[in-house]
Amino acid sequence: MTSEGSKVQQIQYPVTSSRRKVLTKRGRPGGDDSRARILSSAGKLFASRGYNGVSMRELARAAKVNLGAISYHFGGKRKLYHETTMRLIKDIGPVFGPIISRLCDEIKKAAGDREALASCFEKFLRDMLHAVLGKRSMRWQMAFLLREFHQPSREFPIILEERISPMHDAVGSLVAAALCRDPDHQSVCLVSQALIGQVMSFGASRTVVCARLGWEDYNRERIDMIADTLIPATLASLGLPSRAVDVQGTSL
Amino acid sequence: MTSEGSKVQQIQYPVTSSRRKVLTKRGRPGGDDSRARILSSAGKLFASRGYNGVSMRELARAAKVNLGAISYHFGGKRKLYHETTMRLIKDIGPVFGPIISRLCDEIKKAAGDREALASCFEKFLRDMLHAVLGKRSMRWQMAFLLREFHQPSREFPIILEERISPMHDAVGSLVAAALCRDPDHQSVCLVSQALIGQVMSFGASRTVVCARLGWEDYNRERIDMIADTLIPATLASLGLPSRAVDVQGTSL
DNA sequence: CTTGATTATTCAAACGTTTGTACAATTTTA
DNA sequence: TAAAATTGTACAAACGTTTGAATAATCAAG
Repeated sequence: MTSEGSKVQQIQYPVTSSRRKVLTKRGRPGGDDSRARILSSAGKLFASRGYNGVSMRELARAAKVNLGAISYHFGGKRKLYHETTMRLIKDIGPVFGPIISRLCDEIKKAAGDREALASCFEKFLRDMLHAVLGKRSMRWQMAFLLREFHQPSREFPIILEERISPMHDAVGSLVAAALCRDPDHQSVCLVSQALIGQVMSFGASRTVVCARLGWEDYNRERIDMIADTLIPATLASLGLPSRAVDVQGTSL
Repeated sequence: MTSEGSKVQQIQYPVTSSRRKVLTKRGRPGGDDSRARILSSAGKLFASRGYNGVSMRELARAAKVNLGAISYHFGGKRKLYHETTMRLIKDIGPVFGPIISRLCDEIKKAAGDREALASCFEKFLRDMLHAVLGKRSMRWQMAFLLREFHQPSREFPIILEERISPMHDAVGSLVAAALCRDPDHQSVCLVSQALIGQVMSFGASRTVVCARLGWEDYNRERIDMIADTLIPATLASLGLPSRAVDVQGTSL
């Protein structure tokens, strides 16, 4: 209730979005370290249990900081969530960025050559699967993303614009090239969604997939197995030529 | 606790799982009606905001019952969630059941005829898309399912066994027939997951898809459009013959 | 057809706990 | 000493749950 009691003194919380002056390093140890620990714990906890499923005390315990430290560094739970989202966007940039730009580059170079198109799509799909399913550091990020997909918060539009749309656009231009259609055509958008959704679904349904295959979790070989299964299928669905993969004969 | 004070009188809460005697209708107005209203509101609210995101007061307000009535009828929030899950399983049975059994029937009848196989898969996929994306009555059920996928609760195993596995098995037998492989082969399971994931992803990413296509929401024609786009692609990915169907639907 | 006891349901008011936030006091470093 | 960071405590609000009284439908007895 804004608490304007007798005491006029007002604690000035650091503006969360402003970059702190890195030159002056004073105060108790921890400092940026505490801040980073909080951010890291918040990511994992929010990802796995959602905003309402995590309390600040739990958060403080996980990050091994005092309860008050969270509000000190971030200005409240909601703002911590915002900062977590921002860090997520920064974190997945270096992962998705190169994959996307390589895809775009190779599409240009392919210039209609369907063999080349198939080859660059194959690389793209395999990279994506490893990035989304494999990297342990990406584990909570993917869970966070999936949660935002299905229950968009205030910061969803930012994620959409910064990370989802570029991915969709890149896949869209590939699909358009493969199907020889206008990139803005609805069917191109729908097929792109289907392709991306396929990959994401292996992340979202990790529990189900592992349960049905008797796996404990994904690992490098298993993700390659998923890729080897998915690549011929998706190439066929785009009408692109499929190199005979040694695992199984493709269709027929 | 357990409150055995001076008063011996003990309120006998109805055992939630026991079927109530429908013949006797006693008490103040409401009765079964209140119970149903609570269950219905709980489904929608839990689906959209999750267990922790919904308070009992909010639930009571939505269902237009007194706060205490929820604990009276269900014995607590957690048990209400359990009952909601059970109702969900009952509710989606009549939707998925026929689709699954028709698919299994037609696979048997097809007996290796790839044209017939393609035809029954086409029907299956279109039915699924309409069921998952279209039916307004299924809206919260799908959201609930997706949430359980991505953040499994105590009742997830029940959902898995009762509703997910049968669906996977059915799709698996179709994929096995299309690819001429053993139904238990890993690749069959993976392709099945990809197919189901594709459909589910259009539910999970409803926000994204609609945002990118400028749609307000899905409707009958748009779902048919999705089906018309997905069917040729997935038929090709399974190596099944695709009747040349451009934009025109195959709706009867 | 009236009774009076019985039962099922509703309701308002608490219960004790946990929540997010606020803040003064304290400790640490420049 | 001054700034930065940490700590412990306090608090109002909201949480899930419990309770006892009030109410309405039902049934057995007269």
